[in-house]
Amino acid sequence: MATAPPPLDAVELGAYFALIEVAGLLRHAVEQQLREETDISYVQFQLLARLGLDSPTGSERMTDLADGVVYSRSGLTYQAGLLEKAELVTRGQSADDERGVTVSITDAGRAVVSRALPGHVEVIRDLLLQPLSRTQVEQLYAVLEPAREHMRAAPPRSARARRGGRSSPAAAS
Amino acid sequence: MATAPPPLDAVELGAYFALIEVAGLLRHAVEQQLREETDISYVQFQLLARLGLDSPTGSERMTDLADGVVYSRSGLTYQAGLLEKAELVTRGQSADDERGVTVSITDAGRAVVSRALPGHVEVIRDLLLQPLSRTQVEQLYAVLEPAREHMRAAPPRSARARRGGRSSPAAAS
DNA sequence: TATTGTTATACTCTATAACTATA
DNA sequence: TATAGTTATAGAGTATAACAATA
Repeated sequence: MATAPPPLDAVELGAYFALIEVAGLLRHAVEQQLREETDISYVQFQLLARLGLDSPTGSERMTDLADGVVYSRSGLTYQAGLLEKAELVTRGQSADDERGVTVSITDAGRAVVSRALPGHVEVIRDLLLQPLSRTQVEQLYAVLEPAREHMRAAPPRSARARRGGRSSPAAAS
Repeated sequence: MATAPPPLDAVELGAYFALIEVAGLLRHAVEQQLREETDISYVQFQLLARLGLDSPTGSERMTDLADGVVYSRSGLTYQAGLLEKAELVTRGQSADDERGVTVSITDAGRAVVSRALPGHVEVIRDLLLQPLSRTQVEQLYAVLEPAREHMRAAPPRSARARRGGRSSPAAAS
């Protein structure tokens, strides 16, 4: 072990703890809303929203679907299986890559998203956005965006058997 | 249902999604670090950190301990039970309130926190703080702090049998 | 009667590793 | 050999509701 890393100062620590707590409370509130108004979990909503709102075609490859939502491949398979059983998505072979699986949102899936969205938005507004000025919302986005990019790029230190992570075979105990 | 709420604009939506994703990735990374270097989970670390770092006495009442960390009382009882079994905390009757339970961190508990902290800090620095300027870290804190205060105050819309919440017994199917 | 905390139960989710099939 | 995805298994965590004891 090298020299002890310098501790975080009050602002750094405060930003970190506030981030974790705010995101946790927000997510918890949205989960509750989803439980009351729909039959899907937060993760499932995220996956459906990616397919239904982000993707122009309503379809995405399994691997591409996982980013930032599910942290293991088996977890994604599990969630996709639940969504398929509920007939909110379909799974089919990818066109170009025989190994690939393409997930597509169904009309029923879109309907669920549409039904959940108003309440979802309301929670976010009430809980997160309401006490913030427009400038603060913009700052929040401007600060978190580079952090997100950085985190997506950087493998979590211990590059496990994750996706493309096999950069430097050094390190690791 | 009233009129549909106006959808969120790109910045609001971006701030929300970035918040959830950044916090999720960060938490996931820290959980992994804790799993590799210690025997406690993230929630347990948070509880120990509150007792060992925040509280001047190293003790706190069960109810006060839960804020922003655990979202149900039974969840806290469960976690406190695990920590007690591992001899990282002790539980005893509160002095003033016979119903209360006071949780105190032990020397072993403090040792675990000390052991986990360097790696924990390193993850936060590498993953969250590194790509941000000092100003951005300050902005992040300045924006999230009022959001946290607001969320702590506001019951999650559907005031369940939570703490003081039993306002309107209407609604509910 | 309200609040503090615990217990029991059932369920969801996750991680790990082994496995198949294609590139 | 590496990658895409699935499966099986096992474990951790959570919510719910019923309960006991004190305020």
